Amino acid sequence: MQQEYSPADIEAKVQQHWQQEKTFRAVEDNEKEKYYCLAMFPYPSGQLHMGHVRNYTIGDVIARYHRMQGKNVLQPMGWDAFGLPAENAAIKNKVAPAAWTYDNIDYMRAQLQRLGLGYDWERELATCSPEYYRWEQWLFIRLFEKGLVYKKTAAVNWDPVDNTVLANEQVIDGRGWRSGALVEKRDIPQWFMKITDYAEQLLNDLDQLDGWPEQVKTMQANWIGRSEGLQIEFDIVDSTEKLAVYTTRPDTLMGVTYLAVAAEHPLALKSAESNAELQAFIDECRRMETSEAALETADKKGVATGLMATHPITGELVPVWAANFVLMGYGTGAVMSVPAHDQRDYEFANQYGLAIKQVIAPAHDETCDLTVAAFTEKGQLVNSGQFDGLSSAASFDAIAQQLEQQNKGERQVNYRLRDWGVSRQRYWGTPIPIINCPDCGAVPVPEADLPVRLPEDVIVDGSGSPIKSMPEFYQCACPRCGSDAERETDTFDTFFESSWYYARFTCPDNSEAMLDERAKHWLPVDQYIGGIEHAVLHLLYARFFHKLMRDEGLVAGDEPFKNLLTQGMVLKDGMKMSKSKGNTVDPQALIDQYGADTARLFMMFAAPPEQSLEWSDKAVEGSNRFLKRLWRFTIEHVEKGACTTLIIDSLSDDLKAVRRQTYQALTKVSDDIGRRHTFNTAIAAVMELMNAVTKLDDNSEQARAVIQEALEMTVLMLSPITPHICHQLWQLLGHEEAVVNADWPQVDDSALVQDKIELMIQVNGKLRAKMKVDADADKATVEALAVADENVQKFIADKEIRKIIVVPGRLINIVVAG
RNA sequence: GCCGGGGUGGCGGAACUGGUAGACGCGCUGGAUUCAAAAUCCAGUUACUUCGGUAGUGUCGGUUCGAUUCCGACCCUCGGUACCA
Repeated sequence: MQQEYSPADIEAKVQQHWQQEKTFRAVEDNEKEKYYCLAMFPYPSGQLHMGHVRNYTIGDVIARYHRMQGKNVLQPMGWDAFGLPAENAAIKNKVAPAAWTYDNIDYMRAQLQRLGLGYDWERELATCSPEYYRWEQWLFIRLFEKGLVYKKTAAVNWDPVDNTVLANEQVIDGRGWRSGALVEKRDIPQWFMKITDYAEQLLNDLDQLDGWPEQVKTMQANWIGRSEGLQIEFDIVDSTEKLAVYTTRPDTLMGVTYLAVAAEHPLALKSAESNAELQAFIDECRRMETSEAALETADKKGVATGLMATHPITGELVPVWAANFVLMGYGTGAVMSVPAHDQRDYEFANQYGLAIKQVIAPAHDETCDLTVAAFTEKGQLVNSGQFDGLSSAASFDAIAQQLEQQNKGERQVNYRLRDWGVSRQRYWGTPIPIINCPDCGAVPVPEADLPVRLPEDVIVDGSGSPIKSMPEFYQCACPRCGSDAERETDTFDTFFESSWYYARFTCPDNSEAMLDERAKHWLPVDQYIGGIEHAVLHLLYARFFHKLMRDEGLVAGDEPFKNLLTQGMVLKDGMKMSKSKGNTVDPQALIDQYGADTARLFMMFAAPPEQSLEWSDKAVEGSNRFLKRLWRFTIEHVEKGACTTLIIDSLSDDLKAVRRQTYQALTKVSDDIGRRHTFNTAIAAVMELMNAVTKLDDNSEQARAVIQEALEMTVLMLSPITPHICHQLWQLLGHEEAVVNADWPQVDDSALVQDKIELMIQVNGKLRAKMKVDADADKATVEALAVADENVQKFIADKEIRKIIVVPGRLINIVVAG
C-alpha cells in the first residue's frame, strides 16, 4: 500500500476514472431533481489565474455537494472568447486573434481538467464560433423587427493619432494608451438596444431573487435608478425654441436661478456660432473623457450661452449656461439649477456669481445656512408665491398640476439606466447582421444567410478593424432591392455573448435553433458563481437577455439565475494580482508542486468566498500538510485490518465524545457547504475532528470502529473539496462504489446528545467563571449555582444583586449595584 | 463625485439571531526525534500586569444587564461607474 501521499499519481488516475465513466455527463432526467450549477466562463487570456481557480473550485464544490444530495447536476464550461485582449495580442505578437484565442482555449482547457473540475465537456462552447454567435445575430434581427433596437449617434473616445476608437480602459489621464495623444470625443452612429423598455421589469423582478445578495440587488436597483419627477419646458427668449428639463424636485422650481445645458446641446452649438468664448468651451469639452468617473470628478466648469429662458410660473428671466457636467446623452441634455437646494448647483453658482434663492425652509430641526452649503433636505416652501407654506410633498402635486394645465410640464417616470449601446468599432467580435443600403437604409441580413461570418485569417496592426478595409467582407447586395450595399463592419459588445451562454449550455449542439426544450428543463441556473465586479453590468444584461428570450418563447420564467454567489478577489500583499504589478502567482506552479487537491483546499480554506482572499505560500503548505496527515493516518488505520461493528451502548465517554464530534462536524459541514457556502469553516470543523481523532489514545476494537466511522465521514465531507484524495481514501476504507457517487451522510441525532453543558457566568457583563451543569437544569438551579460560585462571590461581595439574566444553554449575567 | 463592500492577534481568518472575542490554519517560541538537518510529533502563543486582574475588534460618540454584531458621525481601503472582462 502506498505510504506516502503522492497527488500526481492519484489525481491522474482518478481523473482518468471520471473520464472513462463519463461521470459528469449531464443527461436530462425527469426522475431526479435537476441542479444547474454555473461559474462565469473565462475570457481565454492565455493561462488560468488564481481568480479562476477560486471561482471554479467554488462552483465544483457546490456541484459535487448537490450531486451527493441525489440531484441531477449540470455543470458546463466554455469560453467568453471575443474581446479586446486578442486584438492587443495580435498587434504585439503578429498572430491572428482567432489562432491566438484557440491556442489559449486548448491550454486553459487542459489546466481546468488538471484541477479535477467536474464539467460536462461535451457541452463546451466558445462564443467566437459561428455556430454560437449566429444565434445572437438571429435574435438581434428578431429584435430589430420588433423595434427593440435602433440606431443613433453617440460619443466614443477617438485617438486622432492612431485613428482608432479607444475603450475607456485604453484612455489614461485623457490620453491614448499607445499614442499618448489627447483623446477626443467623436459622435458616430451606433446600434442601441431598448433596455429602458425593460427597466421597470428589471427593477421589479429583483424582488423574485431571494437567492441573490442584497448588495447586488441594491446596486442594480440604484443603477436602474427609477425616479418620479416632472419634465418642465422653459421658453427661450427671442426664439421659438423650448428647453426641456427633468427634475425630481419640482418643489424647488421657484428657486431656479439658471439653466444648464450640455456643451453639445443644439442650443449651445447654435449660440457658439456668434460666441467665441462659448465655442472655445465646447471645444474644450470635446477633449474630455467619456467615463462617468472622469466627468464627475472633473472641475465643474461652464460658460453663459447668452440665452435667457422664461420661468414657466413666475415669468422671470433666467440665464442659460453650458456646463461640462451636464451629459447630452442623458435625459434631455439640460437641467434646471437650484443653487439653494442642490450642492452641485450651489458650488457652480458661487463659482460664477449666480443668484441663490432659498425656497425651502427646514420643517424639522435641520440646520440651514446658505452661506455654508445648500439645504438639500425636503421641507416647507417659502418665497414661492402661491405655493408658500406647502410641504415639499404637497407642492409636487400642486406645481405639477399647474404646469400640466398650462401645457408647460408633465409628470414623468425617469430612469438613470440608459439604452445599451452595442456597436463596437472592433474586429474581434460578432459581426452586426445589418446591411446598409443607400436606398432602403438599414436592412437585416436574411435568416437564410446567417451566420455573417467573421473572417479569421487577418492581420491586425493597430490601425483599426481589418474588416473595415476588406471589401470582400463588406461589399454586398441589398437583400431588399438588390442594389450595391455595405455590411456593418462594427461588431457587438462582448457582453452580448455572455448574456445568454448560460442558456445555450443546455443545448449547445442544436444547429436548427437558438434554444430548444432542454433550456426549459435546465433553466433557471440554480447556482451562479462569479466575481463581484460583474454585479451590475454583466448580470443586468443577462437578466435583460433572459426577458428578451422569454418574450420570444425561448425560455420560461422571468429570471436566469436563481441563486447568486459573488466571490471576492485573490490578492497578494493586499493588492490585486496583475502583470503590471508583477505580483502574480501562477496556479500551474501551485498544481505542479502540490497537486490539485491542495490548490483546491487552500482556496476554500483561506477565506469565505465572498471576501477577498490573501495569497500565502505558507498557508498552501499548511493545506498540503493536512492532506498528508489525513493520508498517513488513514493508511495506518486501514493497515490494522478490518474493523468490528460499532456497539454504541458499550462506548467509553471518550469514544462517545469522538462520535459526538463526528456528527457535530457533519451537522456543521452540511450547513456550511449547503446553506452558508462558508467552506473555510467547514474545513476548520473537519480539521478539528481530525485533531480529536488523532489524539485518541485507545487501541480497542471499539475505538477502531469509532475511528473508521470518523474517517468515512471525513472523506465524505471533504470529497467535494478535495475529490481525488477522497476517491482513493474511500476505496482504502473498503468501499467499492466511487465516492463521487456516494450519498451525503445523515446525522445520527443520538450521537449528539449531551448530558452536561458548560455555562458562562458574568458579573456586570464581565466573564468571572464557568460551570458545568446538567443539560436539563432549570433556571432557579442554574442561578443558585452561579451565585454560589467561589470566584463569582468575590465580585458580588456584599453588593446588592439587582437582577440575574439567564440565557438558556449559554450564560448567566448577575447584575449587581455599584 | 456617485453606488456597493471591507477594516478583529505578527499573518489569513472564526464568533451564523445582541450573549465565552481570537475557532481552524500560518508564523513564531520551547521541547521530543535525529550524528545533524529536513520531515514529523508534543506544548505554548492578543497586549499589559503588582498574576488579583486591566485593556482590547479602524476612530469618536450613543443604545443595552451585555455590542465585533444595532444606531450616528468620521477615517482608510477595495469593487463598479455604461467601450476591460
